[in-house]
Amino acid sequence: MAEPHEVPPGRSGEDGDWAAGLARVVGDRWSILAIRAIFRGIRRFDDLQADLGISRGVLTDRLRRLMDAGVVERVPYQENPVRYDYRLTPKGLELSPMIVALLRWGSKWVGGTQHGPVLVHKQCGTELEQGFWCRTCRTTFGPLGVGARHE
Amino acid sequence: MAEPHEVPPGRSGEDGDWAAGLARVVGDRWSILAIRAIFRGIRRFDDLQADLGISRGVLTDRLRRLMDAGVVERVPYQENPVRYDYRLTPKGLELSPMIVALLRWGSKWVGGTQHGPVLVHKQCGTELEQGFWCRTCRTTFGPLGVGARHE
DNA sequence: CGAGTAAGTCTGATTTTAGAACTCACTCCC
DNA sequence: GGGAGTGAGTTCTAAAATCAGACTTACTCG
Repeated sequence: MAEPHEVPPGRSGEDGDWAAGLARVVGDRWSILAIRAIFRGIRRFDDLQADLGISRGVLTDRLRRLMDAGVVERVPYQENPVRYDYRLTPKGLELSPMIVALLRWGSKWVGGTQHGPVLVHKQCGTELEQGFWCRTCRTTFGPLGVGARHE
Repeated sequence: MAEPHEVPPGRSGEDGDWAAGLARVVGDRWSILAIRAIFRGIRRFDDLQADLGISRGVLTDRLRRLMDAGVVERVPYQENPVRYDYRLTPKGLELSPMIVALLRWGSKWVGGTQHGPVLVHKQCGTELEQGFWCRTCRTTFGPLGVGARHE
């Protein structure tokens, strides 16, 4: 196994706030799972609770945090009493590469041979590939081609 | 904001083990951060501890879990007393699309204007793009082009 | 010998989490 | 109009995870 890219030391310094921000979103067992569920089209509190098998209190808290983080939003679909749909904001939707990467990794490495939905290109049904792309070289490449630069 | 793809209901069913497997890796505040640190080339216990600002006990535990999960491995770099380097296994290295996605998302949405290392194509230094690729259509596409199929 | 280094372990105090039951504000059906 | 049902929470207690920091072990170096 080759070296991953060497990032010039780049002390994590005031990386703390960044990490804290991310922690809101990926820092616990449920948040990503919740995002994934919403991403899959599950939109209501009770459905989320049932699908995830999470306790109601924790779900309430997680959704609130995700809303605070601007990743999820809640839109009323009826008044009297008010009932909500949870959806991803643009910011949340942009997490999809991460979720997709996770899903693909999970289906490759976790949980036996058979598994889960295969992600495909909607237009043609071909299983999608995910990779890095360089617009200068007009080429795709894998993890080992990744480097870093400080700005 | 458009609908994300609708995955045919696809009950999460015995999704539990899958989730449990993933939870080992992304299910807490520290694991991804630790993987990212190792990915960046930080290899030793004390360095990881200092870089992450994590308590030693938790780091011990997280590294052990990641090793159990087969994502990280420990290779002695000296005997007497034995001292270790932590590294990503192939399985761990394949998490990089996920980490990269997260990093990119983080630098776009979290923590102000200025931020962090920019990820680039090592060969030419161009900032990389990450996307989905369809080998049939020979085209790249974004989150909204993603669908799902059950096998 | 004394100081330093690396990789942990141990400890008690704090913080989170989980789970189940309960509340509130309605609607639907006979 | 009374009972059952639904959706979205809140409240409670117990159990688990986290923290910072001191301590341990096994060396090496000057």
